[in-house]
Amino acid sequence: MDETNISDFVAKQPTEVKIETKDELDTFFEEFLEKDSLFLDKVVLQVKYLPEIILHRTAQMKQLAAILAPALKTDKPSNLFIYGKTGTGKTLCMKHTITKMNALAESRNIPLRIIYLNCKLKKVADTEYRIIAQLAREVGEHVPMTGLPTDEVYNIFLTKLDAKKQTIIIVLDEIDQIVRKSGDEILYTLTRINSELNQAQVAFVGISNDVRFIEDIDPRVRSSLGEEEIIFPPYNALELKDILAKRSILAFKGPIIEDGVLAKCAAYAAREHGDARRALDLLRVAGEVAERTNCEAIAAQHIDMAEEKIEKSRILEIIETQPKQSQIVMYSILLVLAAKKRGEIAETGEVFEQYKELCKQTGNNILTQRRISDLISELDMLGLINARLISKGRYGRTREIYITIPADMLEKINTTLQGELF
DNA sequence: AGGTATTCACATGAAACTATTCTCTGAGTTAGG
DNA sequence: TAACTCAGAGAATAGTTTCATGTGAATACCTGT
Repeated sequence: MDETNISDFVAKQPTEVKIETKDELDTFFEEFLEKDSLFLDKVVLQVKYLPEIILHRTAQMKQLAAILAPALKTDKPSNLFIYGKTGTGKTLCMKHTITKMNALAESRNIPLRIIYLNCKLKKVADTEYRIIAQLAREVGEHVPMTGLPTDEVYNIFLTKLDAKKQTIIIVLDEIDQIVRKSGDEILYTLTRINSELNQAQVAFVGISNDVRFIEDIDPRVRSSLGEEEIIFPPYNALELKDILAKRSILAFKGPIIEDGVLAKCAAYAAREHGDARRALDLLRVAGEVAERTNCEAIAAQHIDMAEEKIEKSRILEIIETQPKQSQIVMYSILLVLAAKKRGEIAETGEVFEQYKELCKQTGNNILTQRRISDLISELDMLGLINARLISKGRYGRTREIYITIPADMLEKINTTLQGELF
């Protein structure tokens, strides 16, 4: 759905080549070696690639630089909040700025550190403790992953920070994730950090996908954290096309992209809130598909195929990585729906009954309906199912559950789940 | 007919509990001097 | 005596359970006409 790296997953998929005999295998490899790759440098199309020039984000870059620049003169810059949907270049611009500023600080010997933390990273920075621990590690203190009280780690961090006169900018990417998970206490703790420091000073940059996020945090935090804000609007189709064009020059060997392909790719991605990452993924997978089918150029049809492929592997990957209980619930939903006619929906109660049955069969323990309710909403969030809350008046309230996964895909999901469960 | 009250089948929230993972500590044990 | 082992104790976290409360609208039940 969001940051899970679909790109890598798609790349790992085996090639769809049927190999019957050893001779064919030999020739296949030989042909493979002889065949020229369409790609010059695939990395350019991946998320982690940091381009030298960031297109269509000049205004934001200027703002960002203007706000953070005082740090270079050892003043405390304003705290900053950055909003924007996924794939609008927030992280990219931020990282770019960080690299530049850190380099400058190093060469001029300015006591400035910028620490970047992605709060979404599991096991690294997704709870209050982990964030503070990670910060402490960034400034060079060893702290255990667990075993210490949170405020002790906080004190360790604080002492180390204050040891010398310096400016620290802490960038918290996807800050809305922790707040949703463990409340806004961390933010409060962090914002009052300055009042406990004598020598050092700290500024914060929060990056969030969710614009409404700021509305439901503690007002005290809101005012101190949101001194400045920058908004990253989605790219429109034209801008996306520019970006794709620029990167495809570096990524592919020669002009192998047919007319209109980039436009189509951009249009697809623009349709989904202008996500540049998606556009790049699409182009890369399209390239892979074209290569695999021995095409010399990337045509519009490859984009369609790429989209389908990305979607398929995304769904399968999500399902495979779900915890067991979640898988059981998913399978129950599929079973309930399979027992019905097309177009009909399942309800929470039915799914729960089926779920209990399934647990007995597979020897798993049965969770409460309360929990199943949550699991169902989680599956909904993941986009595996659609669940709509409806009231049937006298006959209660429930979730209408249905799926939008195409039928040919369903087959595969079923077997996957069966394999996982039995 | 129009208005109010019920009622169903869950949803949603908060708090408490459980199992697991990890560290640190200090008692007891061991091996070498 | 120093080094080592190993069982607590304390802490964080994910995943659940328990208990309590909320909810939207189709029906049932009134009410006065």
